[in-house]
Amino acid sequence: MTVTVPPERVFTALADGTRRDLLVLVADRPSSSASALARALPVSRQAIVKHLTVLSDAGLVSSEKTGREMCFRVRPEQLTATAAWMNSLAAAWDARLQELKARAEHPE
Amino acid sequence: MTVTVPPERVFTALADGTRRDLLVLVADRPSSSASALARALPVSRQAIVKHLTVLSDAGLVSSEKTGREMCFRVRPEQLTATAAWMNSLAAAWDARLQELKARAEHPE
DNA sequence: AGTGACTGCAATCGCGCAGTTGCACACGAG
DNA sequence: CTCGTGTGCAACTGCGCGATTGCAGTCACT
Repeated sequence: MTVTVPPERVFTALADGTRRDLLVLVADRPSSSASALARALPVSRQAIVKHLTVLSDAGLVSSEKTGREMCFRVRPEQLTATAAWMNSLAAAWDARLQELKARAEHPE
Repeated sequence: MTVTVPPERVFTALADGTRRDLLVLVADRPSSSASALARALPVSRQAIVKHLTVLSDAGLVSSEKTGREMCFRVRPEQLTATAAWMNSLAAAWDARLQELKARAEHPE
């Protein structure tokens, strides 16, 4: 079930300020429609929809159709997955740096 | 020591593809100059410099002047710091979701 | 049935950013 | 000293993206 989204998607989604605000807003009020979110933010509804599409592609929110409305909910899993990816990358870099440092101090 | 850089900086830095490539390149070859990196990537030196500035603002690389050249090195700490930030945010959202779910099933 | 509200698609505009080019300066090597 | 190489600053361009507007479709509610 763990839909592995490329981390770049998550970064691009999280890079935009309006998207981060939107994400917090969705986290506060789950199952909120696009129009409802548009009323809470100083942007048009279409802008909200576009941002929600990006967030959905990044796996950060999930959309669910209840009746006539599209309800959105936050999805923390992708956040933790990307965090784990970052941690492993940082660990790899750190290991390489340590190795270089050791080699510099004790050359062969 | 933990230079707390706003997470948005890190996200914007990591969102660009060229910047990610550059980051990997710097991680591979520590203490590499801007011109050396420009030769390894299909972009001009100035573009590299701009990207390195962004990465430096995000705390992902550190610059050090050795003689005439500016040498760059990766800096994994900021990566782990941002990962921790993401984890805490995900935990907060998850807690809220759990609470809502519990309230829905056992409505007081 | 008719009205109001929410949605989706398409065209358009404006701005910010990636990337380039050119030039002046600094420093190391010959 | 001179030449080559690396750097920094500034202006310019092209394009992608955020945002808006307009229109048509659909569903709930009275």
